[in-house]
Amino acid sequence: MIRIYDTMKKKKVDLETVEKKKVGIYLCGPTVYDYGHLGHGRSAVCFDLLRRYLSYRGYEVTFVRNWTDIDDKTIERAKAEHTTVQELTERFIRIYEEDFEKLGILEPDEAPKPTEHIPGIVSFIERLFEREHAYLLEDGVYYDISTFDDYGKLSGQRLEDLKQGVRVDVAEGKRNPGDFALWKFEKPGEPSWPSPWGNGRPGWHIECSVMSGRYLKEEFDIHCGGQDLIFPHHEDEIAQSRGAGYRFARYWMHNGFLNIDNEKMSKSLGNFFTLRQAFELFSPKAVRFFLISSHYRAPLNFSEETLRQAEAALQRFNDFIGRVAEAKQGERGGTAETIDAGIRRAREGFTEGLDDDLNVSKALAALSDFVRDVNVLMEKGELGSESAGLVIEFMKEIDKVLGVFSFEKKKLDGEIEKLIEERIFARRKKEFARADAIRDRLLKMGIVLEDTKDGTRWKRA
RNA sequence: GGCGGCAUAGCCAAGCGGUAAGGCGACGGUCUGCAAAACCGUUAUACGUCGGUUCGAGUCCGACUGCCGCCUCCA
Repeated sequence: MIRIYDTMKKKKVDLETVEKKKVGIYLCGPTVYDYGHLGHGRSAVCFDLLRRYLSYRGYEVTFVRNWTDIDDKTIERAKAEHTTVQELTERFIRIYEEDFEKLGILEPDEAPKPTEHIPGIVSFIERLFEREHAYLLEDGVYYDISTFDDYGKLSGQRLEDLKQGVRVDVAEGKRNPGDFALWKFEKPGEPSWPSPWGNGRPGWHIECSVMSGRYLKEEFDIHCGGQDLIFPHHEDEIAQSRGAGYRFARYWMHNGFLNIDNEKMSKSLGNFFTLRQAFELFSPKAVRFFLISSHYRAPLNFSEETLRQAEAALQRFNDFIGRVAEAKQGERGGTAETIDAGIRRAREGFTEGLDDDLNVSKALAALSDFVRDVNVLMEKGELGSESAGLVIEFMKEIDKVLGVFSFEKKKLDGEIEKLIEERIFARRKKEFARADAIRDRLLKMGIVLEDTKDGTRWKRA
């Protein structure tokens, strides 16, 4: 049984999907007006892990992640850059897609944008009018949160408390300070679409209610996003969708923040590292491993040190895979039975960990034990090629979920190959000074050599 | 002010009432021409502090302290 932490219930619950062995997931994606930073990467990676894991466990997954392409930010930025909102958002969507691909994030089944769902948004608001949740003001259409009994349930906010917390100027005539815009009337120079109430654009929250309903079922399984979206965004989505008479999401999952110096990484604090900056310092797979290797709900502190640790830990797995791959090529016999039990145990530990609300630490501990055991076998020369093949298959199986390992070794270019051979020759003649010089030279070229009893092995630094 | 989260070794981190997983780093060892990798060993009488419950508590309860987040756009 897979257990997940449900923000609504504030505890771990058994995952019971609407339809057996099928799961519909909606993830609130980024607003596309600027480069994505590691925090966006974390959210995307966390729920990519969820999606991959559920699919590994036999679920047929429908995964929807939106791009928010119309809001104050995109409008402002487009203005500042003297371009259109559409040009700007399309440009950044492409950038996000590239970055996400590097992070090993699988493409969503649907990646909807609110600007392409205006008719659906308009009819959704009409429905809210019919059900007397919406009202009209001078600058837009608003949702009356006092008409929805469960308002505040997700975030644990009470209506009365919210009144005190209000720090923004509220529009004239709002019935409750927490009422939010469903539709904002046109301002000069801003993109707008027609509606029964006047030209304008959708409010922020409405897009997710509409698009999740469009691409998933009326009641779907898991709604995900960053913790900062719990209030007001997700609270408001619930109010809209339930208000409109839909059952909406069964479970709510939220990822913790990526911190830098123990503070939330965010655009407004200006303390962010873009994904691209991170990729200049570390390989995308190392970044993914870093983002994955700590529990998704816990805060994760970014620093060069923590990234380096992740890189080293990943290196150990990749070195392992490289060595096993060589053993697979070898002639060594032996039965595969010996390794079967180990693989089974590792798989059990791995799934037991991830079943428990994606406890990656537990899963990786099982994998670490497995790696050590197989290393011991190899050390003793007891890993047959058939067994090695099974180990590789198992690591590939695991990697369908983790998406971090490297199985392909890129070919060496001729010059490097020649240097390696030259060094082997020098070592045979016991010309160690020359051999060491060549090794240093190769190291500077990014090639690390390891002399083993079976010969010299190379890998990339 | 309201709501919520977190505090475990040098660092990251699991643990969910039965006597401290795993990883990174460091040190010692085996192996090696030397390294590297791998393996073995060492690295928390102790889980923010103080009380309480219990035969027994990082693990439950209370108080306190310190961090962080949400309450406003935000993954």
